[in-house]
Order: sequence, then C-alpha cells, then structure tokens
Amino acid sequence: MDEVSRLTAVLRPVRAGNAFEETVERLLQVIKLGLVAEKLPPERELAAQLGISRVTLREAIRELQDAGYLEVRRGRYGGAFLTYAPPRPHRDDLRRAVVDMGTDDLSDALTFRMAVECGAAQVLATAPLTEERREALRERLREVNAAGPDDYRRLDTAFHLAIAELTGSTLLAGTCADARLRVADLLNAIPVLQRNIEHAAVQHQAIVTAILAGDPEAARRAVAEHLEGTAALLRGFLT
Amino acid sequence: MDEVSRLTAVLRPVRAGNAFEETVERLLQVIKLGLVAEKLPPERELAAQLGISRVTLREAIRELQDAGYLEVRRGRYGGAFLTYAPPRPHRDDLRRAVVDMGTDDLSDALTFRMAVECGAAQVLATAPLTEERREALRERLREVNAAGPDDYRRLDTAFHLAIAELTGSTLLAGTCADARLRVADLLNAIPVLQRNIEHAAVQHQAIVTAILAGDPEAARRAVAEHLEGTAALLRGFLT
DNA sequence: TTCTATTGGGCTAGTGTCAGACCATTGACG
DNA sequence: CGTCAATGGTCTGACACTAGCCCAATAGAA
Repeated sequence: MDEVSRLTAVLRPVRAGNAFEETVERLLQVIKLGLVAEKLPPERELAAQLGISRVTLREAIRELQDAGYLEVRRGRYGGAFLTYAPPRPHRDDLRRAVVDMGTDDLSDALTFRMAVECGAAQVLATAPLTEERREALRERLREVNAAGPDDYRRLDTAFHLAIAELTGSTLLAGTCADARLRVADLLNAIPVLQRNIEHAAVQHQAIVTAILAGDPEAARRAVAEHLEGTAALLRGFLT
Repeated sequence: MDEVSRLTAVLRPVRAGNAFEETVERLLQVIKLGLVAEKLPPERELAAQLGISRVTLREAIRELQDAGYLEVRRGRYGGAFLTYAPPRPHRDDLRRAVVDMGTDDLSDALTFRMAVECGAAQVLATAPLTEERREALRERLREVNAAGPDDYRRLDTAFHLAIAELTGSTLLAGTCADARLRVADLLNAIPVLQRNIEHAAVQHQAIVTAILAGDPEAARRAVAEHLEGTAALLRGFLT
C-alpha cells in the first residue's frame, strides 16, 4: 500500500454536503425509523440540537412538508406533526431499494454496520454495568418482544441503538445510529414476518444474555449471527 | 429509556464546526500521525479531496504555517512541506495531554476506538481474502516490525488502518481513521520503549495470524488485548 | 539562456448559513 | 371572554464558503 492509498481514508471530505441537504436526510431517517412518534421538537430546540440555524432547519422542514411527511401547524401546541405511515412492503420494493442504493454502497453499509454493532456489543459486555443499565437493556428487550407488527421495526432499532448508548460513548452511539440509518430504507422494505420475529427474538435474547454475563466473545458472535441474517438476504439481490 | 433519550444519538449536530476549523484539525492530525511524509498534495487536489474550496484550504494551511508545522514554497516543485518532527515525549507530556482532553472525552474516544477496531478485525477475519490482500496485510506487519523508534508510531498507525481499509468498506476505514485521530495526541505523548515495541510485535502477529486464519473470535480478542494495553495506561491518569 | 509546466497567491461575484429580533397564530386556562 | 405562553413565520445584516479566473514564482527542460 503506497502513501496515497493510506491517505484516502483520512483525506476524505470534511463535510458530506450542505447543511440543508444533510438536515433533510437526517430528519427523513428519523421519521422513517419511527424514532419520533408524533411530532418533531420545536424548531428552536431542534435547530440547537442539530447545530444549525432555524432558517436552515425550516427549509428542511418545508421540503419534508412538500414531500408529504409532515404537517406543520402554528400557534401554541402546534409544531411539525408526522403524516407518515410506513408503507406495507410490496414484492418488488426490496429489489428496487437495493438497486437504488447501488452495489458498492450497500456492501459498504452492511460491512460498516456489522463491524460497529459487533464492536459495541463486545465493549458493552466487557464493561462493568450498573444494575440500572442492565435493567434498561432488559427493558428494551421486553419491548421488542412485546411489539406488534407496526411497532416492530421501531423497537428493534431502539434495542440495537440502546446497546451502543449503554456503553456511554457518544461517538459510538452516533456511529451506530449512522450505520443503522444507512440501511433504514432497505430494512423498511423487508416484510416483517412472524417467523422472522420469532427467530430474531431468540437472537436478541442471546445477545442480552451474553452482555449481562460479561462474555464479549459470545456477545460479538450473537450480534454477528443476527446481522448476518438480514445482510445475507440483502446481498442476495446483488446479482 | 424515553423518547428523548433514544433521539440524542440521532439528533446530534449535522456538522462538527466550520469548514476552516475542521480542515485545520484534519491536516494537523494527518501531520502528527506521520501519514504524510514530505509535503501535502497540491492545493487544488487537496481541496477537492477534502471537499472544500481552495480559499478555505489555504486559510487552514496558513494557520498551520504560522504554528510552525508547514513551510510553503511557491513555483513548480513547490508545495506545503512538513517542518514538524514529533517531539520526544517528556515526563509530564502525557499527563498534560490527558488533562487537556478531559475525562469524558478520553473515555469516549477509547471506547469508540476499541469498538470500531475490534469490529474491523472481526469483519476482515470473516471475509474471504484474496492473496493480494493477505500479502498486503503481511507487508504492513513486516514494516512495523522493521520500524525504528522514529518511524514506529507512523507505521503502527498504518498497520491498524490497513485492517479497516482491507475490509473494502470506505465508511469503516474512515471511522477507524477518525477513532485513531482522536487519540493521536495521547499516543504521541507515550514514550516508545523497546519493551513495549516487542510486546506489541507479538500482539500484532497474533492479530494477523487470526485474520489470515479466518478466525473472527481470535482476531477480536487479539485486537482487544492490544488496545487494552494503551487504554489502561491512559485511563491510569484519570484520577 | 529561454521556455514552460506546475505550483502557490490573490481577487471577485454570488450563494449558503447564521444570530437575533420581531410578528402572527393558536389553544388552554383563569 | 380575554389573557398569555408557546410556537411557527419572516426579515435583516453579517459572515463563511464557493467556483472560477488570472497573476507570480519557480525549477527543470530545451
């Protein structure tokens, strides 16, 4: 590997796009993942969290409003309300989503997610956990297991992100969220079958058990197996 | 975990700072890690790679020039030449570096690095590798082992980044580079002792062996042990 | 010596983004 | 029924950033 090759990873763009585009992307993913239930936080608050000005945020919200994801109401108790219900996946949606993303990007995103989520689980299993955190993890697991078909995706995401967040590393949590967001469209296009939910439940249990037992090897393996399921399914569309 | 808590990871700032600051930071880290040997790429090329305008890049270079890291020469065969030699770490440099960074940030960065580098190694061990890539990995290992005290840090970094890059995931490579950059100052402040180099060499060998053998468990464990060494040392300063 | 390709140096017009202030609307509550 | 606090809507002046262009310097080649 020559010097040039070593530099490609570190001399990459310092910013992905302009603030407006990035904001639209982020909000869209938050909405599609169902991480926000009813309405977005007030503009002033949200702009502060995203580190952008209200003007830019408003442009992004306007875009999403035009696209039919949001309905904005004025006055007290107003706000940007969600008018988006995740569509029932149709037969060809998945193939289309995969094609839209592109072979290289998909492969990249799946590899990224595998590495980051396995790493998070391993770290969490290594760290000493307070009873409070152990209980939080169990609680997330219970919620996924109790989820109906409509809530499943949302709570599954919450479960996986919780693993990263419980490590206490903001960087790691953000990276896991990012990895998950990159495959959000694809996951949404996969039909949620009862059989899959049951299979996932077993794997989720294995992950939690390994983490609570403080066994990083088992935690890593359990997450890898779990993610490999959907990864293999998606890779199947890469002809 | 309530809705607010779930959102903190995903509703984080869309950009870290302004383009100028981020560029200075990036270039500084590239320089300190010794990833660029003699001079930076031409301004036009570098600006394109970093996704910024030449004006902004030039401001950043100017800053580094004033700080004594670069010497800029005009004309053909000119450019921004490095005038920086990593200082011999002094007794209190490490303590100061740790204090400068702050307890929470250090802990965050170490956790982050542990997760992504272990994840990368695991993924690489799982993937089928061409002979070319296997050889590239061996070559990086040979280079570290052959390094003198002055080159050691640089080639050690190159070795670790190579693991991520060989996975073929741009996202993962970038994230590992980022993780490494965050602890660069600290690593530079640790004296390079012959004993440590020998110990690291054994661990590096174990990592490569596990990856080439296609054993993700062993790869993960080897990287974890390796990183835990410096992590424990640094955490020791967190009184 | 003269020429020339490559590189940094500098300028300008236009667009993106920001902070902060003020206005308009709304629904709950007294 | 009026008040008021919370929220979206709008404006302005300032600064950051960009693309593109041309100039200036330099070292090697002819």
